[in-house]
Amino acid sequence: MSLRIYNTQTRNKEAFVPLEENKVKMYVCGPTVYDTSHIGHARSVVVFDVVFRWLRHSGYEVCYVRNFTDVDDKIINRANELGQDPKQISERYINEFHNEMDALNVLRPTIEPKATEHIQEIIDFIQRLIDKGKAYHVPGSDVFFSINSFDEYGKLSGRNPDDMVPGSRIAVDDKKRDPKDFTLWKPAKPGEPAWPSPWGDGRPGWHIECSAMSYKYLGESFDIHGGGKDLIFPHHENEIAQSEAAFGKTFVRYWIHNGFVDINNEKMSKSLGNFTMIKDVLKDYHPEVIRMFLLSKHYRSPIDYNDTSMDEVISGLDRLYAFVERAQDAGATVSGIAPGKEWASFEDAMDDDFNTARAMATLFDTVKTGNRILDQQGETVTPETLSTVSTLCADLKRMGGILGILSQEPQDYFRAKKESGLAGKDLDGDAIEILIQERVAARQSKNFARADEIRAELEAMNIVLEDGPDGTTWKIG
RNA sequence: GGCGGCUUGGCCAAGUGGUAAGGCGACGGCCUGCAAAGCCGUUAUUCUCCAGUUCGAAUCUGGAAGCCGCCUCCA
Repeated sequence: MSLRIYNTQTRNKEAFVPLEENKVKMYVCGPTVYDTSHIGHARSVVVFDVVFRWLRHSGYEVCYVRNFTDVDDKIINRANELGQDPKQISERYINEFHNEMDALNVLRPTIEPKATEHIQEIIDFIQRLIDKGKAYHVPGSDVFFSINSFDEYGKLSGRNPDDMVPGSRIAVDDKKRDPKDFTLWKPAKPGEPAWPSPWGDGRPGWHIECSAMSYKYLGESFDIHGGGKDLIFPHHENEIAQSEAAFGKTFVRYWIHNGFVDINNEKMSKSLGNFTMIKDVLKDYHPEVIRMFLLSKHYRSPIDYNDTSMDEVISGLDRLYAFVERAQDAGATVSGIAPGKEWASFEDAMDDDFNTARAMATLFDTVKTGNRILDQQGETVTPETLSTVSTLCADLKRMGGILGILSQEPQDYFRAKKESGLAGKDLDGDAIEILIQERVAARQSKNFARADEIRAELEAMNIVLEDGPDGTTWKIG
C-alpha cells in the first residue's frame, strides 16, 4: 500500500508520486496575523501537521513551508484601531500563534517565511509577469494581473471565467482592463507600510506573496499545496495563474484543502458572534483532546464543535491512556519493539488520503485487543503475553506519535486531569485522601452505609472512586 | 444566477460494486460488600426518498426532497 491523496484539482484520489524521489515539497497557507486564532485555524494547522508527520514517517525528506501574511489591509486597520504600528500587531499575533500551536503539539514547519521579509522577491516576481505581458501597471495606481493572459484560469475551482459576472460582487474598478484582474501591487496611502518599487511606493497584494515565497523555497514546481477550502477561490486559483504564467510549468501537483469547523451547527461568523478562539478552547480542554477531536472526522468534511462531541473525545482519550497505564503496570515496554499488525491497519488508513477517522478506529481496536489479553491473565503475566501486550502498546504509542496524541506518561495525563478538575472546587487532593481513608476504615469494619455515604458525597463533586486490588483511587468523573 | 459538497443505528462517524469499521451512550452478564474501572454480549436485514444499471449497490446512473459551503484578501 502506498499513499494516495485526494487532489482538489482533479477531484480524485491519486497515487502520490513526488517530483524528486524521497523528497516532498509542501506549502500551506498560514494565517494573516491581525487577530487571535480560532479553532478553524487550529484544524488546518493540525491537519497539515499530521500530513507532515505522515510524509516524514513514510520516509520522505519533507520541506514544509507555511507562511505568515504580515502585511494586509486587516492588519493595517487593526493597527489604526489600536493606535499601534502594524508590525507590533503582526508580531504579537505571530507570537500568540506560535504559543498556541506549540501547546497543541504542532511541529514547526521547516520554514515560516513572512511576506514583509520577501518584498524584493515579490517585486522580482511581479516584474517577471509584467515582462511576460501577464501583468500591467496602471500609472498612479496598482499593478494588476491580467486574467485574459492566462487561458487556464479557473482550472482549480472549476469556474469558467466567462461565467463570472462582472460587478456582481465586487464593484467594477475601471482602471482594470478586465473586471476579474486582481492586484499584485497596490500603492500605499499616507501612513501605511510601504516599500519602494518600480511602480512607486506600495505593498504587495495577498496572492502574489505565496507565489513568490513558494518559488523561493520550493521552486517553480512542487508537490503539495494546502489550505482551507475557502482559499480555493480566488486565492489558490490566482496563485496558479501567477506561478504558471511566470514559469510555464505546472505549479502544484497535489492540492489539499481542509473543511471548516462549525460551532453548534452554525458557521463561525462575526454576525453570529460565535468565534471560538484556540486559547479559550485550550482553557477548557486538554490539547490532545482538541487534536483528537479535530482528527476524528475526515479532513475534507465539515466538523462540528460542541460540548457533546468534546466530552465523547475525552472519554475516548481517557480510555487510550488507561490502557497504556495498564500495559505499563503489567510490565510492557515500548522501546525497540517492532510494529505489529495493528500498526499495519493504521498505515492503510493513513495511506488512504490521510483517513484519520479510520485510523482512529485502529487505536481502539488495539486497546480492545490488549485489554482482552490482560483480562484473561491471572496474577502472573507470561513472557509471551507480555511480549504481545508490549507490541500492542508500542503500536498504540506509534499511532499516537503520528496523530500527536498519547505523548504524555499516563500518570502525568491523569494527574493533570485531576488537578484541572479540582480547580475551582473547595476541595483538594489531601482532603479527598482523608475521606478515602475514612471510607477504607468504614469498609474494613463493614460499615458500608458510611462508606457509601462518603462515596456519594464525593460523587456529588464529580469525584469517582475506584476500589482496586491495590487500594482505592479516585478520578474526576 | 454560477460552481461544489453533504444526507449511514439514540448521538458522532468510517465505508466508491460483493453483502454495514470505530467511538460515545444504553441495556444484560462477569468482577465488586454494593459500585466504579476493565472485559464479554446485545444495540442499522439496512444506509433521505423514487426509478434504473448489475448476478450483486450505502457505494454507479437519472430524478426528487432537505441541509451546507464557495463565488466578499474568512482556515
